[in-house]
Amino acid sequence: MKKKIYVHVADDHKILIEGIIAVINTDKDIEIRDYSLTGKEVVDWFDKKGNKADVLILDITMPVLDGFEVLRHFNQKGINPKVIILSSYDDIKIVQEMLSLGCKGYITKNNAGEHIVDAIKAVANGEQYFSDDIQKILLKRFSGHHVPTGEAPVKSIIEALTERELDVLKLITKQYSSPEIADKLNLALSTVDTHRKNLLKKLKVKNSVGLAMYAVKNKIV
Amino acid sequence: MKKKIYVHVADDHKILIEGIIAVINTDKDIEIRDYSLTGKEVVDWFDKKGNKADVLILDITMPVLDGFEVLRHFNQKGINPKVIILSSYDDIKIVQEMLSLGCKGYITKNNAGEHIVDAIKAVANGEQYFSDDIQKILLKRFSGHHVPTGEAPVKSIIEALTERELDVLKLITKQYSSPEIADKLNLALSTVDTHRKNLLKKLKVKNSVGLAMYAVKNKIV
DNA sequence: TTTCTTCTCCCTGTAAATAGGGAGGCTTCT
DNA sequence: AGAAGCCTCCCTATTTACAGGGAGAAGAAA
Repeated sequence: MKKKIYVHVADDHKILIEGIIAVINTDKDIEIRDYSLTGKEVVDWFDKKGNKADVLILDITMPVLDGFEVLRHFNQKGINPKVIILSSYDDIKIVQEMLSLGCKGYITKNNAGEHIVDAIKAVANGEQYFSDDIQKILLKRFSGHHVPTGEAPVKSIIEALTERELDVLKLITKQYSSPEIADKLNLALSTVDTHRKNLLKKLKVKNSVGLAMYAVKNKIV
Repeated sequence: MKKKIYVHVADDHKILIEGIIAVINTDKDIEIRDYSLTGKEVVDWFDKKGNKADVLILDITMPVLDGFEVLRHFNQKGINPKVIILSSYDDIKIVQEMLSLGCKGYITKNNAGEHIVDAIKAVANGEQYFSDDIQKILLKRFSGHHVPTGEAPVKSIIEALTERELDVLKLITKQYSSPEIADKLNLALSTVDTHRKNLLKKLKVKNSVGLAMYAVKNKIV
């Protein structure tokens, strides 16, 4: 007799959680242990003694703490449930960032119903799991390589933004001009301009609008 | 004996639809007739002879046609199911736009589970229905007024964007500069500048970044 | 120690965006 | 016949943004 797989679900839309539970409950090998509506609830739940789950279904967009921050917290604390990201985003950068943070699976909400049970069983078994569309965009980048099924960590390709660049980017999305940003951060205008230039280069966008769109899509704001 | 309320659900995330069905099926007076995954499916379904629903649960973000366009289509064709918007967005402008397009209810995904059955019954009964958070932001604008329960249409406060302004806005979000936009639309640069000025004024934003953020938040792009 | 990254600031330009104004032609509604 | 809204284009002017380059200081890593 197989041991049950215990699952924790985190998403800020309760109705989506209800849907997931409805789907998962059709399988006898899997049991929902509990759910969280914010990132903070997730980390609190796992911090609490006695609370354990084999697999964590994790949304990215959540109040208080988002999915990224939840994983960073786990990495710091040495907690490592097998995490499956369940997100609307199919941006390659987000996927890679999540992989580098240690997630074991990534499925999009578009076809979650078909994949979620398989995904849970796969990652519970030590494998990785990606939904079709995610596999596609991953293969586009790593053409020639195959998706590792073991513990081989996929290294992030994107150049991470520095703290200062993030500071500037956030203020740009708040519609501040460079002189205003310089003022707010106590920097010379030339410094802000430098950060702007580096942001444009790193994110491969044409102008401030591109920066703003990137920030929105990647939930930096 | 009461007549059953027939409901059609439209959302691009199937798992969310499954959740809604699970919740609604707890109520004996309501029956899900069918569901759609895109805006086009919705209008096709209602166009098909014999297909009728009393209430339509409608998401805003959907491929092919979004929620706005679905309602515009209904208005043109003279089809008028009672529409409840189910969305993540609690932007006052979106709510007002939807109201001016004739929707009868608006609930956010955050607390859909608690509200959706009540909402369906209310609008099926000819009333309007808004979830708590939506009521709050509506009252902020219409302080002193009460939410009408009859057929009194709430007039949109926002100045709607014109077709041309939308054209320009969309190209701005694609990171085109004004000269490039002028070229693409076969306009003089001065004309594009005029549209830009009017956009900034209408949307009350400071710069192009503000325009882009508005477009993203309001799902114009 | 050397190397690398980050952060800081500077220079010289050109291109673009913003702010204010006006104005003529066009439809649509009253 | 007005009035109103939209689309188009023009003027002047200032402020920002973008592009390319260099460079010094501090800290971390190899």
